[in-house]
Amino acid sequence: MKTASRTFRALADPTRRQILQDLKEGELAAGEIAARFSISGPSISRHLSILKAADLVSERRAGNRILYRLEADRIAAALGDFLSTVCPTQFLHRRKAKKERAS
Amino acid sequence: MKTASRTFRALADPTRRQILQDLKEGELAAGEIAARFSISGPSISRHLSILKAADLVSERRAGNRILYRLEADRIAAALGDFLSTVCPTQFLHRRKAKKERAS
DNA sequence: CAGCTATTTAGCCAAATAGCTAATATAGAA
DNA sequence: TTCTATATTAGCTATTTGGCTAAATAGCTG
Repeated sequence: MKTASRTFRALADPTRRQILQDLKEGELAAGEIAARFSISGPSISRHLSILKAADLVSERRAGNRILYRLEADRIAAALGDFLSTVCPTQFLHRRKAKKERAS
Repeated sequence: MKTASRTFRALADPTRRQILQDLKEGELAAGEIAARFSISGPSISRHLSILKAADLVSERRAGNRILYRLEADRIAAALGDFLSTVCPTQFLHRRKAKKERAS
Protein backbone atom coordinates (compact mmCIF):
# COMPACT_ATOMS: atom_id res chain seq x y z
CA MET A 1 0.00 0.00 0.00
CA LYS A 2 1.80 3.05 -1.27
CA THR A 3 -0.47 5.54 0.43
CA ALA A 4 0.52 4.16 3.82
CA SER A 5 4.15 4.96 3.15
CA ARG A 6 3.24 8.46 2.05
CA THR A 7 1.10 8.95 5.13
CA PHE A 8 3.66 7.73 7.64
CA ARG A 9 6.55 9.48 5.94
CA ALA A 10 4.56 12.71 6.03
CA LEU A 11 3.88 12.21 9.74
CA ALA A 12 7.48 11.32 10.51
CA ASP A 13 8.64 14.94 10.51
CA PRO A 14 8.06 17.03 13.67
CA THR A 15 7.57 20.24 11.72
CA ARG A 16 4.82 18.65 9.67
CA ARG A 17 3.12 17.25 12.76
CA GLN A 18 3.23 20.71 14.33
CA ILE A 19 1.65 22.16 11.20
CA LEU A 20 -1.20 19.69 11.56
CA GLN A 21 -1.66 20.70 15.18
CA ASP A 22 -1.71 24.37 14.22
CA LEU A 23 -4.39 23.65 11.63
CA LYS A 24 -6.62 22.19 14.32
CA GLU A 25 -7.85 25.73 15.06
CA GLY A 26 -8.94 26.23 11.45
CA GLU A 27 -7.63 27.21 8.06
CA LEU A 28 -4.32 29.06 7.83
CA ALA A 29 -2.50 30.69 4.93
CA ALA A 30 0.91 29.36 3.98
CA GLY A 31 2.53 32.54 5.22
CA GLU A 32 0.72 32.38 8.54
CA ILE A 33 1.99 28.87 9.02
CA ALA A 34 5.52 29.84 8.05
CA ALA A 35 5.44 32.71 10.55
CA ARG A 36 5.06 30.17 13.36
CA PHE A 37 8.33 28.48 12.57
CA SER A 38 11.92 29.60 12.43
CA ILE A 39 12.56 27.88 9.11
CA SER A 40 12.25 29.52 5.72
CA GLY A 41 9.04 29.99 3.77
CA PRO A 42 10.11 27.73 0.90
CA SER A 43 10.87 24.96 3.37
CA ILE A 44 7.41 25.31 4.88
CA SER A 45 5.93 25.31 1.39
CA ARG A 46 7.68 22.03 0.73
CA HIS A 47 6.31 20.57 3.97
CA LEU A 48 2.83 21.67 2.97
CA SER A 49 3.13 20.01 -0.42
CA ILE A 50 4.17 16.77 1.27
CA LEU A 51 1.20 16.97 3.64
CA LYS A 52 -1.09 17.66 0.70
CA ALA A 53 0.35 14.80 -1.36
CA ALA A 54 -0.44 12.55 1.59
CA ASP A 55 -3.99 13.95 1.74
CA LEU A 56 -3.48 15.08 5.32
CA VAL A 57 -4.33 18.66 4.41
CA SER A 58 -6.17 20.34 1.57
CA GLU A 59 -5.61 23.74 0.04
CA ARG A 60 -7.74 26.39 -1.58
CA ARG A 61 -6.82 29.72 -3.04
CA ALA A 62 -8.33 32.80 -1.43
CA GLY A 63 -7.31 35.75 -3.58
CA ASN A 64 -3.72 36.37 -2.97
CA ARG A 65 -3.20 33.62 -0.48
CA ILE A 66 -3.49 29.87 -0.28
CA LEU A 67 -5.34 28.52 2.71
CA TYR A 68 -4.59 25.11 4.14
CA ARG A 69 -7.04 23.00 6.06
CA LEU A 70 -6.59 19.92 8.22
CA GLU A 71 -8.15 16.78 6.74
CA ALA A 72 -8.83 15.18 10.08
CA ASP A 73 -11.14 12.53 8.70
CA ARG A 74 -8.49 11.32 6.29
CA ILE A 75 -5.82 11.22 8.95
CA ALA A 76 -8.04 9.25 11.26
CA ALA A 77 -9.05 6.92 8.43
CA ALA A 78 -5.46 6.30 7.35
CA LEU A 79 -4.22 5.48 10.84
CA GLY A 80 -7.39 3.57 11.62
CA ASP A 81 -6.96 1.40 8.53
CA PHE A 82 -3.45 0.54 9.55
CA LEU A 83 -4.41 -0.17 13.14
CA SER A 84 -7.31 -2.36 12.12
CA THR A 85 -5.06 -4.58 10.03
CA VAL A 86 -2.02 -4.74 12.29
CA CYS A 87 -3.63 -4.77 15.72
CA PRO A 88 -7.34 -5.38 15.24
CA THR A 89 -7.80 -6.43 18.85
CA GLN A 90 -6.50 -3.12 20.16
CA PHE A 91 -8.46 -1.21 17.61
CA LEU A 92 -11.91 -1.32 19.12
CA HIS A 93 -14.03 1.25 17.52
CA ARG A 94 -17.55 2.06 18.46
CA ARG A 95 -18.47 3.52 15.14
CA LYS A 96 -19.19 1.21 12.28
CA ALA A 97 -19.68 3.97 9.77
CA LYS A 98 -17.72 2.39 7.00
CA LYS A 99 -20.06 3.75 4.39
CA GLU A 100 -20.47 7.45 4.13
CA ARG A 101 -24.10 7.26 3.15
CA ALA A 102 -25.77 10.35 4.51
CA SER A 103 -27.31 8.94 7.62
CA MET B 1 7.58 14.51 21.21
CA LYS B 2 10.59 12.55 20.10
CA THR B 3 8.95 9.19 20.38
CA ALA B 4 6.37 10.21 17.80
CA SER B 5 9.09 10.79 15.22
CA ARG B 6 10.63 7.43 16.00
CA THR B 7 7.27 5.75 15.75
CA PHE B 8 6.23 7.28 12.45
CA ARG B 9 9.65 6.90 10.92
CA ALA B 10 9.62 3.24 11.86
CA LEU B 11 6.19 2.83 10.28
CA ALA B 12 7.16 4.73 7.14
CA ASP B 13 8.98 1.76 5.62
CA PRO B 14 6.89 -0.90 3.83
CA THR B 15 9.24 -3.72 4.83
CA ARG B 16 8.87 -2.79 8.48
CA ARG B 17 5.09 -2.60 8.20
CA GLN B 18 5.07 -6.05 6.61
CA ILE B 19 7.20 -7.39 9.47
CA LEU B 20 4.60 -6.10 11.91
CA GLN B 21 1.86 -7.83 9.95
CA ASP B 22 3.82 -11.07 9.92
CA LEU B 23 4.21 -10.84 13.69
CA LYS B 24 0.44 -10.71 14.10
CA GLU B 25 0.42 -14.52 14.03
CA GLY B 26 2.85 -14.72 16.93
CA GLU B 27 6.52 -14.60 17.76
CA LEU B 28 9.04 -15.16 15.00
CA ALA B 29 12.79 -15.56 15.02
CA ALA B 30 14.88 -13.03 13.14
CA GLY B 31 15.82 -15.66 10.59
CA GLU B 32 12.22 -16.69 10.07
CA ILE B 33 11.33 -13.09 9.38
CA ALA B 34 14.27 -12.65 7.02
CA ALA B 35 13.23 -15.78 5.10
CA ARG B 36 9.96 -14.07 4.16
CA PHE B 37 11.73 -11.26 2.34
CA SER B 38 14.09 -11.09 -0.59
CA ILE B 39 16.45 -8.73 1.17
CA SER B 40 19.48 -9.75 3.16
CA GLY B 41 19.51 -10.89 6.77
CA PRO B 42 21.56 -7.96 8.00
CA SER B 43 19.09 -5.55 6.41
CA ILE B 44 16.22 -7.28 8.17
CA SER B 45 18.19 -7.16 11.40
CA ARG B 46 18.50 -3.42 10.97
CA HIS B 47 14.77 -3.09 10.37
CA LEU B 48 14.12 -5.08 13.52
CA SER B 49 16.38 -2.86 15.58
CA ILE B 50 14.50 0.18 14.31
CA LEU B 51 11.17 -1.38 15.20
CA LYS B 52 12.52 -2.27 18.62
CA ALA B 53 13.91 1.22 19.21
CA ALA B 54 10.43 2.53 18.46
CA ASP B 55 8.93 0.00 20.91
CA LEU B 56 6.77 -1.49 18.20
CA VAL B 57 8.24 -4.93 18.79
CA SER B 58 10.06 -6.61 21.66
CA GLU B 59 12.68 -9.30 21.54
CA ARG B 60 13.70 -12.20 23.74
CA ARG B 61 16.44 -14.69 23.34
CA ALA B 62 15.44 -18.33 23.04
CA GLY B 63 18.62 -20.38 23.02
CA ASN B 64 20.29 -19.82 19.75
CA ARG B 65 17.70 -17.54 18.33
CA ILE B 66 16.10 -14.22 19.04
CA LEU B 67 12.33 -14.11 18.94
CA TYR B 68 10.46 -10.96 18.07
CA ARG B 69 6.97 -10.15 19.21
CA LEU B 70 4.50 -7.53 18.08
CA GLU B 71 3.79 -4.87 20.73
CA ALA B 72 0.27 -4.21 19.54
CA ASP B 73 -0.76 -2.29 22.63
CA ARG B 74 2.16 0.04 22.24
CA ILE B 75 1.41 0.64 18.54
CA ALA B 76 -2.23 1.34 19.23
CA ALA B 77 -1.31 3.66 22.10
CA ALA B 78 1.20 5.60 20.03
CA LEU B 79 -1.14 6.17 17.12
CA GLY B 80 -4.04 6.77 19.47
CA ASP B 81 -2.12 9.44 21.34
CA PHE B 82 -1.36 11.24 18.12
CA LEU B 83 -4.92 10.96 16.86
CA SER B 84 -6.35 12.21 20.13
CA THR B 85 -4.27 15.36 19.98
CA VAL B 86 -4.52 16.16 16.28
CA CYS B 87 -8.04 15.04 15.49
CA PRO B 88 -9.83 14.45 18.80
CA THR B 89 -13.24 14.59 17.18
CA GLN B 90 -12.42 11.78 14.78
CA PHE B 91 -10.71 9.81 17.46
CA LEU B 92 -13.38 7.69 19.05
CA HIS B 93 -12.14 6.77 22.44
CA ARG B 94 -12.38 3.07 23.06
CA ARG B 95 -14.60 2.03 25.86
CA LYS B 96 -14.48 -0.61 28.50
CA ALA B 97 -18.15 -1.50 28.39
CA LYS B 98 -21.13 -0.86 26.23
CA LYS B 99 -23.22 0.33 29.17
CA GLU B 100 -21.43 3.66 28.97
CA ARG B 101 -23.59 4.86 26.13
CA ALA B 102 -25.19 8.28 26.11
CA SER B 103 -22.68 9.66 28.52
C1' DC C 1 38.48 -26.64 22.78
C1' DA C 2 36.59 -26.61 17.61
C1' DG C 3 32.78 -26.35 14.72
C1' DC C 4 28.13 -24.91 13.55
C1' DT C 5 24.02 -21.96 13.52
C1' DA C 6 21.76 -17.64 14.26
C1' DT C 7 22.10 -12.84 14.47
C1' DT C 8 24.11 -8.49 14.77
C1' DT C 9 27.70 -4.96 13.74
C1' DA C 10 30.93 -2.59 10.62
C1' DG C 11 31.91 -0.40 6.37
C1' DC C 12 30.55 1.21 2.02
C1' DC C 13 27.47 3.28 -1.58
C1' DA C 14 23.30 5.22 -3.90
C1' DA C 15 19.09 7.45 -3.18
C1' DA C 16 16.06 10.22 -0.49
C1' DT C 17 15.33 14.14 2.83
C1' DA C 18 15.36 18.75 4.79
C1' DG C 19 17.41 22.93 4.99
C1' DC C 20 18.96 27.25 2.54
C1' DT C 21 18.98 31.23 -1.19
C1' DA C 22 17.62 32.85 -5.67
C1' DA C 23 14.40 32.76 -9.26
C1' DT C 24 9.69 32.23 -10.89
C1' DA C 25 4.60 32.29 -10.84
C1' DT C 26 0.07 34.42 -9.35
C1' DA C 27 -3.19 37.81 -7.62
C1' DG C 28 -4.53 42.32 -6.59
C1' DA C 29 -3.68 47.49 -6.59
C1' DA C 30 -1.95 51.80 -8.60
C1' DT D 1 1.75 48.06 -17.55
C1' DT D 2 4.31 48.25 -13.19
C1' DC D 3 4.62 47.49 -8.26
C1' DT D 4 3.89 44.74 -4.18
C1' DA D 5 2.53 40.77 -1.54
C1' DT D 6 2.07 35.79 -1.35
C1' DA D 7 3.73 31.24 -2.50
C1' DT D 8 5.93 27.87 -5.08
C1' DT D 9 9.77 25.93 -7.87
C1' DA D 10 14.76 25.37 -8.94
C1' DG D 11 19.26 24.40 -7.64
C1' DC D 12 22.58 23.48 -4.11
C1' DT D 13 24.53 21.10 0.18
C1' DA D 14 24.66 18.20 4.31
C1' DT D 15 22.49 14.44 6.60
C1' DT D 16 19.82 10.29 6.79
C1' DT D 17 18.20 5.99 5.01
C1' DG D 18 18.20 1.39 3.12
C1' DG D 19 20.53 -1.87 0.63
C1' DC D 20 24.74 -4.89 0.17
C1' DT D 21 29.01 -7.92 1.70
C1' DA D 22 32.28 -9.17 5.16
C1' DA D 23 33.45 -9.56 9.89
C1' DA D 24 32.25 -10.14 14.66
C1' DT D 25 29.31 -11.86 18.52
C1' DA D 26 26.32 -15.27 21.04
C1' DG D 27 24.83 -19.75 22.04
C1' DC D 28 24.70 -24.64 21.29
C1' DT D 29 26.99 -29.34 20.46
C1' DG D 30 30.46 -32.68 19.94
